[in-house]
Amino acid sequence: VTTEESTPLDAEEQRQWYALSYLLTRLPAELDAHMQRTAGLSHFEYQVLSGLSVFPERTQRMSDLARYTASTLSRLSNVVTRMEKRGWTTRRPDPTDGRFTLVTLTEAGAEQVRALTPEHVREVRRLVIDTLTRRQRQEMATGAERILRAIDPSTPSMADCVPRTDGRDDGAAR
Amino acid sequence: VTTEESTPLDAEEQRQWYALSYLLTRLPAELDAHMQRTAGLSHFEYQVLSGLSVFPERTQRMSDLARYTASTLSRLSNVVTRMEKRGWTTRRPDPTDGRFTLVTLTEAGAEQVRALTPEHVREVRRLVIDTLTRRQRQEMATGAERILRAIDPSTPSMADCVPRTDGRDDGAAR
DNA sequence: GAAGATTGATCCCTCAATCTTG
DNA sequence: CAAGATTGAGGGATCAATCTTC
Repeated sequence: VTTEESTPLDAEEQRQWYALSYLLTRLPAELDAHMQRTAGLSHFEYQVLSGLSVFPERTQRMSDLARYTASTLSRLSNVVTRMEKRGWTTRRPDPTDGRFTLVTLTEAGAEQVRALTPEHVREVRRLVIDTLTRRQRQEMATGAERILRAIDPSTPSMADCVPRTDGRDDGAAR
Repeated sequence: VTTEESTPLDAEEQRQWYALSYLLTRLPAELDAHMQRTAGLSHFEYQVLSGLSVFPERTQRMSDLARYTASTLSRLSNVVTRMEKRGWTTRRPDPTDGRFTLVTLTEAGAEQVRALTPEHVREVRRLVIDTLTRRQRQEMATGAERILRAIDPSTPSMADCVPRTDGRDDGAAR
């Protein structure tokens, strides 16, 4: 490591960063492979379907859904196009403002989510939830939020991010 | 969120999982975009170069390097081919066992790593290291190791994962 | 003109053969 | 025939235009 204006990581910091960095590669790969094997879907596709299913009317604007899934509009647009062909989503312009596009999860799409969710939750439990103590989960969630806020200061607290399915509180862009 | 044989996540677990899941998407995207902007390289390509630089003789077997970078042989082989064309790596069969392939970082490759590392470390500090307290980093690293071991029980402790560079320490951070 | 959304070109990753060595 | 490594085909992601609506 050469020096310039950034202090190199010491041995401890390096170990910590390495552990996290390794997780960043392995866990998504594992979730994706599992979803691929059990459902023939990418993990991201599942996230889109599952995300839509929790919103009122199972409907959301493309741009809000992109934020919610930590994705880009371009990537999302491609995925939604594919899912439309499978009959799981429909698209229409937002009647209140034609610049927005509303995506809706069809009944067939909702059925798909219902079929896939139990197995996915089981996997998340096995790898993450049941592997950590409650306190460890809290620590990791807090740390994650801090890092996310370093990436983007406008990141909302996760407390606001699990959308209410009652009433209509779609205010939950994440 | 239907039930079958897996218990659905409660609200708290869901928030915690959501925070981690969001991090899994955003942080790699950020590191990759940053490396792309500042160096025209993917974060993974940097990891490969940087990984090689810490091994004795700047040399490692393909299969070991694949494990070290949490990658697959196929993906690594493609990347190494690209980097060979840029003059940053060379390949040759392992003289002690012809089934293995040894990759070596050239001097030009090492120079590239030295040029890129300070800026990368600065970014890792900004997003992760300096954002968390020492205790938080420890908690996250421990949690990460636990999850990694749930994915693959043979995952070694991170204490073993920062290679000893006996003799020459150009100790890269990754 | 700005923001949402889509499309197309390019690049890279994944997966399934395939080849080689011991 | 096991395991390491490579290649080619197909699919998906990224980025830079482009189009539309307000």
